[in-house]
Amino acid sequence: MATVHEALSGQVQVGEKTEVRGWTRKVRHSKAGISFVPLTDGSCFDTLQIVAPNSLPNYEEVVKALTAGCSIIATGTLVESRGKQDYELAADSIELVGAVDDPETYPMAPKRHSMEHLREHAHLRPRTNLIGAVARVRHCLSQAVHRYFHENGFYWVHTPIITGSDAEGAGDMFRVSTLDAVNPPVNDAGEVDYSQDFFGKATNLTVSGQLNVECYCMALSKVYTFGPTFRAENSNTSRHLAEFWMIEPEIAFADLEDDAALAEDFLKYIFRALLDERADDMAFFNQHVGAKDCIQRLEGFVSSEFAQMDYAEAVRVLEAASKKVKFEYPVEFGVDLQSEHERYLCEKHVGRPVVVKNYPKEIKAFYMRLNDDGRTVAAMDVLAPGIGEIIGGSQREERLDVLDARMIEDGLDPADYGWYRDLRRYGSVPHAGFGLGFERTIAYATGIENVRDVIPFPRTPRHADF
RNA sequence: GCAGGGAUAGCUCAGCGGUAGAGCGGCUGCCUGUUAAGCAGCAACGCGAGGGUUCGAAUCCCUCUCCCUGCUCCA
Repeated sequence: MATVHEALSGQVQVGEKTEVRGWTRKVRHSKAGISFVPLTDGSCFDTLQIVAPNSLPNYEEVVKALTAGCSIIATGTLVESRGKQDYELAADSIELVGAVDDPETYPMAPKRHSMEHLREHAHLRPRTNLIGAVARVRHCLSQAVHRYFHENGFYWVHTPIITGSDAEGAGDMFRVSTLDAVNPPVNDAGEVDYSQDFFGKATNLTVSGQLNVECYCMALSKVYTFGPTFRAENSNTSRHLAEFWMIEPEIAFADLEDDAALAEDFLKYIFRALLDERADDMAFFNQHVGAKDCIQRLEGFVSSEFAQMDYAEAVRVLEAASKKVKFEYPVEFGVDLQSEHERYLCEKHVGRPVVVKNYPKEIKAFYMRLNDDGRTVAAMDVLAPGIGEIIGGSQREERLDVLDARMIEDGLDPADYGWYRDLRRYGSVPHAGFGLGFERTIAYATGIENVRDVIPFPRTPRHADF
C-alpha cells in the first residue's frame, strides 16, 4: 500500500508491487486494449496514472464503466512510463469502491469550473486540482507558523473562543446565549436579562485573542495565538469572512520596531517554507491562477527588505499622487487610509508589501501606545498588493495612566477593563504584537483572489451552509 | 448596510420583440500508449419567480428572490 506521492517520488521501486487507493480524475480508453486512469489521493498535486489492460477480468464491466470521481483500489507494478510522466502503475487488479451515479450531473466534471460553482459545492470541491492544492498549502503554512514560533521560543496560547469582554474594540460580535430567543427573560427595565443566561452575563464569540494573550505575554515573554476569530460585520467583499483564522504573536520587552521586524521575519519564513515544501501546488497556481506570478512574487517577497513608511509620509505621497490619480476619498493627515489609498501605496508607489506606521491616535484603538508627539500611536499595518491589509499591529500602551486616559477619550470605562489594567499595575513592560489574517495570507501567497476560496467552508453574511 | 453587474442546457456563456444556440461536460461509434486526446453522431434547456405591455417576450416595464464585484468595517 502506497500513497500517490510515495509512488511518484521514488519511495516505491520500479518493478515493485504496490496498492494505491484514491479517486479517478478522468478516464481514457484506448482501443489498443488498455485504459488510462489518472488517480489522486490528495497526497500530492500530481496524479498517478493507472494503466489497465483489457486482460483484467473485470475490464469490460468495471474499468470501461469508470468515470471521473469514482473511488477505486488498484494494485499492480510500478513501472517507468512510456508517456510524459515518470512512473505509472501497471495494474493487475482494479476494484471499484464507489461509483459516480450520474456522470452528467456530477458537479466536479473533468473541466474548468468557476470559483462560484466550486463554492456552491464546497463539499465536493476539495476533489479539484485547485482546492486540493489550496488545502495542502493551507496545511503547509499552518505547520510553518507553528514551527517558526516554536523554533523562536514562542508559546502557543489557547485564548478563549467565548468572551465576556463586551468591548474588545474590533467590530460587531456574535452573541453566545442559551436564552430562549423567542421569549427571553426580561428585567425591570424591559431589557433582556442576561444574568439568567448560561454565563450569568452577556457573552460573545471572540473578535481577537489579543487582550487575553497579553496576560500570557506578561509572564512567558513570547507567545502567540492561532485560532478562529469571528466578526459579525456585514462585509461582502473578497477579503472578509465572518469566521476566519488569525495569528496573533505578542512579545514582551519590545517596541514597534521589534514588532515590524518580527512580522517581516515571520512572513518570510512561512513563505520560504511554502516555496520549498509545496512547489508542486505553487507551480499550478503560477500557471492557472490570478496574475500567474505568485512564485515570482513570493520569491521577491522573501528576498527583499520590507518597505516602511510613516503614516505622515504615506499621506504626503497620496496627496501628491491625488494630483494625477482620482481618489474617491480625500486624503489628509488625520483621516484613515481607504482601500484605494492602501492599494495605491503598495501596488503603485512601492510595488510590493509595505509597512505603514505611526497613525494618528484618533483613528486607532485605545490599547495602542501613545508616541512622544502626543498625537500618534505606535501602530503598524502591513499592506499587500491585491489584498490590502494583511497585518494590523502595534506596540501596546504599558503605562496605566496613559491607558486610562485613552480609554476615557474613546468613551470606554476603565472599570470594565480591570484585569487588562492589572497587567499595567503589576510588573508592566513595553510589549507589542500584531494580528495576521490567515486567509488573506493564503490568498496573497497563491494569487487566489477571494478568501472564500482558501478556507474549506466559508462563512459570510447569509452563507453558513455545509 | 450602500453602489454597480448578473440569473438561458450538468458547467461556462451567446442570443436582447417573432415560438432557443455554441463550447465544454455526458452518452454512442470510429481511431489512438493515452494524458486540455482526435473525428463523427446523439441526448439535454424553454430562458430565477410573479405581475404587466404586445398579435407575439428569454428579449421591454414593475415587484420580489438569489448570486457576484466594488465600497464601508477590519484580519
